[in-house]
Amino acid sequence: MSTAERPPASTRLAQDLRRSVMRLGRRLRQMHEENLGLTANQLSLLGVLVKLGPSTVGDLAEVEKVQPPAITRTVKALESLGLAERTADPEDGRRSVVATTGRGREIVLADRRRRDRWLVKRLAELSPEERRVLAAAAPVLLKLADA
Amino acid sequence: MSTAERPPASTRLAQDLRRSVMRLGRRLRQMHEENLGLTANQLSLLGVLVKLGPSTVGDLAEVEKVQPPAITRTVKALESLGLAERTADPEDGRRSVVATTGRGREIVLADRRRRDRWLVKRLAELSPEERRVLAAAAPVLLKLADA
DNA sequence: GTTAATGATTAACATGGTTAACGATGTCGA
DNA sequence: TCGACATCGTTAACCATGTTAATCATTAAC
Repeated sequence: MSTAERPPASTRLAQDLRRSVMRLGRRLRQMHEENLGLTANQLSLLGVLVKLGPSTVGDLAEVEKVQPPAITRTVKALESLGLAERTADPEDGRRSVVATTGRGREIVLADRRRRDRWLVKRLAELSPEERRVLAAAAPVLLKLADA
Repeated sequence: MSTAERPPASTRLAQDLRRSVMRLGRRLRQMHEENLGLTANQLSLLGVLVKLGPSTVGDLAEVEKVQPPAITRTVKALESLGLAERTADPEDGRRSVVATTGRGREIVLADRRRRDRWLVKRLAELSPEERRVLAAAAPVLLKLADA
């Protein structure tokens, strides 16, 4: 009967969910970092660029929850690899607009496909019922994340 | 009919799951990094120590998927904060055994409680059916991660 | 038109990862 | 038993990436 010894069901669910999401997330992230000549950071920023389209340094900093100098540096690296380009905003000369090149976009998509392939394989090893459970859970997880 | 335009269901599930798990995982991790005087790294290593009990540097390196010098450095930091202790292994003088102090353990538990509180609150905002879905999904996610 | 605010960059520093080299300890076969 | 080799951890040197503070260029405001 003591709440100290046996936590309430709501805490229990929270704990299980945290453990499982953190662990699978870590696994997917490792997959991410495994290859390509890029660092995780560069790949992540490139992914944001593909998703949002051309963006200012400030926008990117906000999305990546990082200070602007960190973006400046990573963009430079991407530029020197020929994966991104920087141009002055014609409407406001203070702003720098960053965009992916065609090769940058290709790399992001290839990486995503690679990770999906890994996950597809793991999913194929589950039972149909387990897959149904996951399909139902995915939107709920998104809702949680965006809450 | 074209697989290029409409991906097969298995890929679709993989994509949805990747997106949702990555996003919620990121959110939980941010929660993690938000406070306490510790860096995410230090907190993570301290967490491993609480989970595994006293461990050698090599063990920790393997668990954290990192090279030994990285562990040495973080352990030094934890030591100087009074959260971990290092002693020579009496059975093998080459090995260093690392253990948490009482305060180290307290910090890990407090951090975990904090993250659980956040998640419990978010979970309370869901419907009973959604919570059932998540409860069913948690073990499947673990299975995936450990595959 | 001068002054203030804003966006980005540069500079200087901290943290945490890597590999290479080394020192101390343990193991094993001649 | 003792010399060669293997193993564990640390140190050193380097790289990537975050931070804050200072600066430059541009825009906005009075």
